[in-house]
Amino acid sequence: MPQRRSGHVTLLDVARACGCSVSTVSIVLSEAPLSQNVAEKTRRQIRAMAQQLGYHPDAFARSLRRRRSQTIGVLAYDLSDPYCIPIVRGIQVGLQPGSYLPLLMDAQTQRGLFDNYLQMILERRAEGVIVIASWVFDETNLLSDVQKNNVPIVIVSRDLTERGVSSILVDNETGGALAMRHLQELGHRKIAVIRGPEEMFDSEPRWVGVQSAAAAAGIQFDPRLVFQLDNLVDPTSGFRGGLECASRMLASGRPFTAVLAFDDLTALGVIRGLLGAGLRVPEDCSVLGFDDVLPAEVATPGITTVRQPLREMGLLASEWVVDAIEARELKKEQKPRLHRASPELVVRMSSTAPAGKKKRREREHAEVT
Amino acid sequence: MPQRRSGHVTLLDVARACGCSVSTVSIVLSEAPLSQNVAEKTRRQIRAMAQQLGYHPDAFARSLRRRRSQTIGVLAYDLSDPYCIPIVRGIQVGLQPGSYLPLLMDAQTQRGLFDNYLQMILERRAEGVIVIASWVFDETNLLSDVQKNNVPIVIVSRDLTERGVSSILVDNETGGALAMRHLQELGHRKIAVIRGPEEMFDSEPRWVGVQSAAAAAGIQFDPRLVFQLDNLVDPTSGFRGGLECASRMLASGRPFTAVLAFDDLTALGVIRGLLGAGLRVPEDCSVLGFDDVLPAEVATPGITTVRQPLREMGLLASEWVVDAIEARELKKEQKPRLHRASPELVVRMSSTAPAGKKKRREREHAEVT
DNA sequence: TGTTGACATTCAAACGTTTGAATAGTAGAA
DNA sequence: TTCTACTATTCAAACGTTTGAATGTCAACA
Repeated sequence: MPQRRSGHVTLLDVARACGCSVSTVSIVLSEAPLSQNVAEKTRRQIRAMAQQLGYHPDAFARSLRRRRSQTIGVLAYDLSDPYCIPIVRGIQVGLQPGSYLPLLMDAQTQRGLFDNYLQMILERRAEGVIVIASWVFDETNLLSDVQKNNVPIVIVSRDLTERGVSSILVDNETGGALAMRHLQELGHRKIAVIRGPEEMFDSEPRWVGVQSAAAAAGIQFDPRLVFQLDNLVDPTSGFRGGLECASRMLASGRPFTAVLAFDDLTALGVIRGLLGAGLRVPEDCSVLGFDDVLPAEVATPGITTVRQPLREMGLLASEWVVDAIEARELKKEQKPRLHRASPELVVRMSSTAPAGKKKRREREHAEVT
Repeated sequence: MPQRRSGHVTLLDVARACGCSVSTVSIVLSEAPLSQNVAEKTRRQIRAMAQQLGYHPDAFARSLRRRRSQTIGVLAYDLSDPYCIPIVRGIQVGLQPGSYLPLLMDAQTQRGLFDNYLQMILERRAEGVIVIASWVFDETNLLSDVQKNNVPIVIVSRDLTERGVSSILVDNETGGALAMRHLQELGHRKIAVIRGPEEMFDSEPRWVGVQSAAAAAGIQFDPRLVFQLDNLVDPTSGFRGGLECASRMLASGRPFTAVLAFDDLTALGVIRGLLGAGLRVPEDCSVLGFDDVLPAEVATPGITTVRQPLREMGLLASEWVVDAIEARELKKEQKPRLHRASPELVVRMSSTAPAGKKKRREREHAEVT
């Protein structure tokens, strides 16, 4: 039994047990080029002994010496938002072959945590950083600290190219237009809209897309049927916001046959609100979401939504960040890249053609009940 | 501008810029006890210079020297399962004050990945490990490698105390009984059941609880209305399984007024199936879930479910693992602990009293339509 | 016998930090 | 003066690896 100073088995332990030097053991176990010179017998012995003792190389010592951490920091604004999960999954899948380890951190929608974790990512010498952004994330901090340390960044869900950061996000404008056009093609003309919170970067372009598609179809929005969500504090606040907007819509007394919600959780809230008032979805009112997250898929009716290719976006982010690391190694200057992922309309059960005036009267009746 | 060998600013850089030794800088910046002896002026100068140069201590060097990684490995079987998220959140919250960093890994329901990540956790010298278990996780490997290295483990969602591992899980038997009793109190007597997959550890005790509560109420299950899910490959397979079971239920032609599903995703699948056949939930058929995950909360009707206090379980796991680390430090022997968390019935909208025979005829009519 | 080369192994320095021990410098007390 | 005590700072070793250079061994060739 080797004498262990720390709790872990080290190269020295293995070396002593084999009667050879630390160097030899290191060379064999890390399969360095020199290991071809080591006698087959020795190699086998060393490997067997390492296995037997339960040796695991110390990543700290190794990284310190090699000056490579083999780590990519992944900083998500809130892991409890189902939106983040497919992105994270894509990143993991993309990082696997390159043998980079994702260092996954969850800022829990708290700006303070976000900054702390960013520090930690730097301290752990991540070779690159991927940020899944939302309003929580403060660009000034990011730029000053991470870029000062010459660590490549890719940001997902926000365009920060003008600040020199490679960015991947869905084409919100096209997405908004896609949703609007779907409703228009179904024959809806009286449409309520729930815009995203002011501080979310997606809100504005999505609204622009909706408006331009509406204009192209000659549809005008009733300003009393255009709502805006409050700032989000957690993933369920979108749901609560949608629920509240639904009741305000109904209370307004204005006619509408469809609701264009900011995202899927909002749409689910709207549906709860409408159903609670006795309306049927989609027969009395169509409801559209955005993103295509898990709850939208498994709810019934399934939410018709504009899908973001989240997994693919994460995959791309991981590829970009690895590229950037390699480029830095070769001292190549790289300029920030931008990818606008194409959204895709996913038609499920929450949208259908409007029922016409006859139905609307029924709805007004139901409201009273 | 200091000469940097690696891309990062080191203590040496700061020391040179301040005209003092590396030791002094280290002492000041890490706020070691000795720093009280350092002149206020020097301290200020060093701190300012560190800030200006963007110095971040190298976690590798520090951990190597201090022989503490300040890291807890957290290995989740699948982060895309909404079940994992609150647990992870609880762990994070619990770890924060102790300044441990969770090293979060996602096994993506792949046993190979699970083992790889476990190796990595050991290589990164995590001081403790929390495993969020499912069938993916293979105990033999876990025990041999992690325990050999004397790293404390806590496992969530499975009882492994008899193997010497502290375990935290919900009291499945009570939970199952809770669900059953709720249906019984509502007046249901013809109940379909969907049991969990064979390889899931929760399935059996949950079923035992259901059966004993049913027996106590004098309710017998129609064997043709007892189903079993196939093995899960991803979080949506529960949904698909529920959907399929629903159609088999209806096809069986046997009467039932309620469905006891294995978990929430299964329940959502059942609802989709029933609604698709023209039944109404809960008017024609009540549906119960288990776990209380996000999609169950935001779907309409909201799923009546047996809530697992996931966040609290994660919190407790983090406390236990930190305890165990401290105990190990003091050479105190610790025996494995067990906590059975109390489940809680959450009544939402998917359950109500059965409609009686009149309604059942309607249902049979709807089936034909 | 000496030189060459291939093979098998080891030396020793380095990565960036921490920290017990050592070194100066200063001031008050004996 | 000398001793003690304190303040302010530095030395140097260590953490566990990796790796370029060095060492030693052996056989074969000139």
